[in-house]
Amino acid sequence: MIAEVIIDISNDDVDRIFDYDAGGDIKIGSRVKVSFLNRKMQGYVINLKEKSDFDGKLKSIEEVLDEGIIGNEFLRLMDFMTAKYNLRKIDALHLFLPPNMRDGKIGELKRKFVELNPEISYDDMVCALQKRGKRQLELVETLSSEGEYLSTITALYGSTVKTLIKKGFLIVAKKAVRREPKTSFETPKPEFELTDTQKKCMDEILRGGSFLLHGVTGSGKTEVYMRVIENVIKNGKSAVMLVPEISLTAQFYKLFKDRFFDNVAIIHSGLSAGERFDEWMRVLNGEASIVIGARSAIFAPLNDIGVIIIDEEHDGSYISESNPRYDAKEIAAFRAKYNGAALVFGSATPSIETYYDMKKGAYKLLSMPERVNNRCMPEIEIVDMCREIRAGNTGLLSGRLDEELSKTLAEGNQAMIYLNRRGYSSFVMCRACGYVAKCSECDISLTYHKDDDILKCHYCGKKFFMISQCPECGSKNLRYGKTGTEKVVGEINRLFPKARVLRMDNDTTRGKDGHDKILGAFAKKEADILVGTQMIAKGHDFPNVTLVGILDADMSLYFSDYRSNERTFQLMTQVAGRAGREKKSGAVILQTYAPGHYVFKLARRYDFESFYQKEINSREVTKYPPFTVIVRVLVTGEEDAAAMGVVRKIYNGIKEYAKESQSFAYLNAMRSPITRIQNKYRYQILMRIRNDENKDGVIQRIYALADVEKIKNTTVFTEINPQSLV
DNA sequence: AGCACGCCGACT
DNA sequence: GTCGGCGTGCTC
Repeated sequence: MIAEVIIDISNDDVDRIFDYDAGGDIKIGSRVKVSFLNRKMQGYVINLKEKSDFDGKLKSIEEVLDEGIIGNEFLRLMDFMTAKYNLRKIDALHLFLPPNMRDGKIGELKRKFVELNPEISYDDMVCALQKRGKRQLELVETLSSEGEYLSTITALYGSTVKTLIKKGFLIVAKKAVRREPKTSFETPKPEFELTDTQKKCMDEILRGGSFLLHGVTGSGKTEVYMRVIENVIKNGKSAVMLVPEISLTAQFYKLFKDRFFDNVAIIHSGLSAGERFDEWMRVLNGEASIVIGARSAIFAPLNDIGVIIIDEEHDGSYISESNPRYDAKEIAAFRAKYNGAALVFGSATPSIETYYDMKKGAYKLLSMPERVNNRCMPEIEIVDMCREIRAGNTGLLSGRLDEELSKTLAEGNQAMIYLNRRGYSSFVMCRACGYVAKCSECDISLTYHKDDDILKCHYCGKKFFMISQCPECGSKNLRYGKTGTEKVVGEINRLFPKARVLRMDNDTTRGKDGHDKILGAFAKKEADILVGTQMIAKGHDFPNVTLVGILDADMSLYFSDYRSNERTFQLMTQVAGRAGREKKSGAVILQTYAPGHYVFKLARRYDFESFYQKEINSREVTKYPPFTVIVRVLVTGEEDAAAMGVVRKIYNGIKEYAKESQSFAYLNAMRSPITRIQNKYRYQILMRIRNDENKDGVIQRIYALADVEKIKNTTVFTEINPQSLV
C-alpha cells in the first residue's frame, strides 16, 4: 500500500502530497512518523492507493503515532476548507487536533493512587491488624468502601500508608485523571414547562432541517436548545452548541452540567493544554456527546451529530480572522449536511445576510417574539448628550444616568455600564503643538492606560512610557482623547464612593479563567456596578441587574464599514437585553450625540423587521453583501515600495480579468486605512463580486491571480467578506 | 522548516 | 588564493 502523506510543516512549498510506502495495513487519517529529507517528521495519512507516480525510491512510514485519529468527515472537511478559504492542508488538519498533541507534548495526566491490594482478602487484612494498628485498620476500612485515594491525600496519613504499603496491603497505581475546566458560576435553573412557542420550536427542530431561531433577549432560547439536545441524546446522537465568547461557555457549562452531568464537554482556546486535551479525548472516546464551546469547538471529534446550534449567530467571532481563516457557521453547515443533523442559528438580532438567506428559503424561520413569564423588554431611554453639554454637564454620565444609578444602588440592585473602548483615553495629545503619541511599529495613536501608567498600542500590543511633557515642544499641557473603561470606573468611584465597581475588558480578563472570575464575582453580588466593553453585552444572565447604561453609543456608528449600522443595532439590542432578566423590571439609558439616528429609534422599539428592511434596501442599492461578496487582497511588507509593487502587479492582473468578467461590481487598490502595523506597510485591493452562480469560480481565479506574486519580505492574504478592513 | 548548494566580498 | 555572507531550491 502507498500512503499519501501531508508533512507537518506549515509552508506553501511542502503543503502537498508525498507518497510513502505504507507496508501492510495502515489506516487513513493516522498520524505517522516518517523520514523527510533524512530527518524525522510527523505527517498525516490522508489517502491510500495501490501505486505511486513518484519515480524516485519511496521511503517507508516509520511509525504510526495515532491510528486513524482524523476521521473521514474531517478529511472531507479539509478538502472543503482548503478550496473555500485557500488554506494549506496542514493548517486545516491542525484545527482538527488539540494543540500540543503533536510531538507528544501533551497527553493524559497520571497521578499516583493507593488502593487495597486485591490479592489479599479484606478479612485477612482486618484480622492481621486487629490487635495493633488502629489507624491502619481505619484506613483499610475506608479504602474498602471508597476504593482508592489520590496519593496527595495520603500525605494526611503519612506513616500509616507507608507501613501498609510495606506490609503489601496497599498498592500504588498510576491512573489518568481528568483535568476538568473550572467554573465559579452558580446558575441553578429548575426545569420548567416549555411555553407553547418554545415547544413548537423544539418540535420543528427535531423534525430536522436548517433553522433561524429569531427570539428576543429573554425569550427562552436556551431552554429550547437544551430540550432539543436532550431529545437528540436520547436517540443516541451527539450535539454541539457554539457560543460567541469564551466568557459565555462557563455559565452554559454549569447549566448543561446540571442537566446532562459528565456527558458535557467544553472546548475553547482559553482552556489549558491539558484540559483541552482531556475534554477532546472524552469527546473522541464517546464519553461526552454534548460539546459546548467557542468557535474552535465546531471541530470537536463528535460522531453521528444530531444537532448543531450556533447561538448569537450574528456575532463576528464565528469568523476566524487570523490564519487559518474560516467561518464556523460554514463549517457547521458542512458538518450538519455530512451528519444529516439539524442546524440551528439563534439570535435576537440576526445578521442581515442570514435573514436575507432565510427569506430566500435557506433556513426555516422560528420566531419567539415574547419574553417568558410575560416580562416586557426593558424601556430604552435615549439621552441627547449635546443637550447635556449645552446644559453645562460635561461629565461622562448624563443627569438621567446619574439619577438612575443612585436609585439602583439605593435599592440594592446591580447596574452594567457599557462602553466599547478600553484603557483610560484613546490618545494623548500636546495642546501646544498638536503632537500625538504614536506607536513606533504601527501608524496608530497610543492609548493611555492609567492603571499601569503606560501607553499601549492596541494593534501590536507594544507598551511605551507615559509622557509627562510633549517630546516635541516640551509643553506640559497635555490633552486626553476619548474616554475608555478605566476612566469610567474612576469617574463612578468619584461619584459613588460606596459602590463596588468591577471592570471587564481585554485588560482585566487576561490570564486563565479571567472572564470567569469577574463574571462570577458580579453574579455573586460582590460588586454593584460592572463596567465593560463588548464582552459584557453578550448573553450574560444576571437576575439583579435592573439598569444598563450605554455610553457613547455612536462609537460603532461611524466606522467606515458597510456593517456599522447593523453592528450598532445589534449591540444596542444585546446590551439592553441585559436589564431586567428575572422578576425585576429593567431600565436602559442610551447616551448619544445623534439621538435622531434611525438605528437608535428602531433599537428603542426593538423593531428588527423595520431595521432589516431599511438596511437590505440600502445594501441592494449600494451593492454590498448579501448582494455581493467582498474580496480583499491584503499585501504587507517591511519595505513600502516592495509592498506597493506587489499590490500593483496583482491589481493589474485582476483589472485585466475584470474587463472580461461580468462579476465585478467594484474594484480598487489603495493603502489600508492603517498604513503600517508591526512595522509592515499595508496595501489592499478591494473587490465586490456579484453574488450569483459564477462567484465561486471568480473567487478561485482571484486566489490564483493573487498567489503568483512571491517577493521576499512581502506577504499576500486573500480573504472573503472580511470582518474588519484595518 | 531546515539544510545543502552556490556565487560574490574581506581576509591570512 | 579561501572563508563565509545568506539567496535559492528541494524534500516522497
